[in-house]
Amino acid sequence: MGNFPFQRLQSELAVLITHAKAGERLPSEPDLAKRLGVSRATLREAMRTFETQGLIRRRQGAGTFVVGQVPVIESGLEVLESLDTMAGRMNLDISVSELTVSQVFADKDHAEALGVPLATKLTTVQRVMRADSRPVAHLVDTLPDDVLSAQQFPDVFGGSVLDFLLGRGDPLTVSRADISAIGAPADVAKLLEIQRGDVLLKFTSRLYTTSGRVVDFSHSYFLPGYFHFHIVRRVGNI
Amino acid sequence: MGNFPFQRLQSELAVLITHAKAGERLPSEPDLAKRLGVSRATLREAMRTFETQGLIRRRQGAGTFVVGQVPVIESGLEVLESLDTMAGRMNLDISVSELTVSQVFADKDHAEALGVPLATKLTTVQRVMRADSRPVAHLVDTLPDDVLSAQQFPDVFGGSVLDFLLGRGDPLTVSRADISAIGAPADVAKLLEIQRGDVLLKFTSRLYTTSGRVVDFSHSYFLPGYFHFHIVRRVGNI
DNA sequence: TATAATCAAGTTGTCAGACAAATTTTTGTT
DNA sequence: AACAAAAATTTGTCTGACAACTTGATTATA
Repeated sequence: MGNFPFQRLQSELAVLITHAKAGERLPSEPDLAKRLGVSRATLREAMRTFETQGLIRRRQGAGTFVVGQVPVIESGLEVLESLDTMAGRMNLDISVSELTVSQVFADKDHAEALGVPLATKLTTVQRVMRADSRPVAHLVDTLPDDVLSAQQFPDVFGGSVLDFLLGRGDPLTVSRADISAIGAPADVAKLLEIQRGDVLLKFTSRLYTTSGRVVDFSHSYFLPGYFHFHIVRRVGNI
Repeated sequence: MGNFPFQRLQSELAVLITHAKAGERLPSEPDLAKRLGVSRATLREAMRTFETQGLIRRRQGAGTFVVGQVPVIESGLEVLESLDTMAGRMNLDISVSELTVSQVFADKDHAEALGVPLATKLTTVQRVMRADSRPVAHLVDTLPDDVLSAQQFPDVFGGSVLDFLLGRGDPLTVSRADISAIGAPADVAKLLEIQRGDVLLKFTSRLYTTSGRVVDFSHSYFLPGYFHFHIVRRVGNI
């Protein structure tokens, strides 16, 4: 699955770049291409992806330089991954509780978000994620019934709708997340064992397929302090 | 400033992609290259940037397809821009008040964040951003004195430290922002004319130069509802 | 007729080599 | 030592080619 030369190239370059000091110059393109066994054109395409991510900077006539100290490559919000995966990297022991799968019918908000008619049959998956038995997040996913029906819900559920859809081979591409902060509503507060009005970080996300269809509309509530969400922002004019 | 053919190409492609329906196929690479007046190699480099951003998907032998409905290209957090610029796009009339520039000495947090010794001379720039005369954000930037000193502080200040540094030609590259939610501390609450403990969205950012130096460590507090921060997250395995 | 195999055209992936443009280093001259 | 010119280096772009893959039409076969 995937383009062998390009992907290998990309990870080899990633190693090279992350192991370089800030401001260090990379070998010239002809050198690198020969050393990595690809043509300069292919190398340049891979380089362009790192430039897009703001990790390197190229100057005609001078060379290619590593932009400093973005310590962990792509461990931020740029890449969509499940809390499971995230927690794994943070050495957190995470578990799922209060799992509820139910069938509902689309209200105005959900119909609009999912691009379906009002009162369309939907499936909601609610659960509380716990770290060391303390609630740290409440996740509510809503999917069209033909994407995931309450009946066909998997017997073993790791807690991640994303992982389930990916494992099934769904052609997912991107998720668009709106980031906000809110005071905990009563129901969420109860689930997270906090006071109503306590501060929560909230993501409202739409998950898209290749064809542009929204297959998952979700509200995620996070207790501040347990997760560190960060993002690398590129300065506009480079 | 920049690479003429490539940048022009990129914005022309952006128009093409954002105006295409979800799942639509783009013209073939030879066609596009001829139409846009560049070689296929250059075109492919530009395409790769959009692929990196998850906006298009390419399938060997089949074609290049637009991934659906990421309505506004790059208006999210991926690109660092000032609130001014942001507000401009949202047709918000924004103004600055309570502007305070002061000289301080680095405490432990700031020394660590900026990578300078303890008690180094620093400059802090605080201000409140208002939309329609209502406070909507409180920004606190801290910079080493040699980057920006209180003395040389510009007479006319638009409210954006970023815009100032960029206008001066500083080689900025990326900013790393940590995203969290907090209850308003007393001092921030007073400035934003809200109650202590009211919910705020907070960004803690480090702004890097080409050489990897941190030139700005900032805390930004946003009143929920006035700004819509969003981010496009790419599914990991594509 | 229905189904399977084959073929042809089109498209992306990669390559080699070349030259232009910008920068850096070296060399020559005063 | 200081400055100017030339050479070498490096990224930016172009051209043309072929390989690998997908898709749809065509042909052969049961």
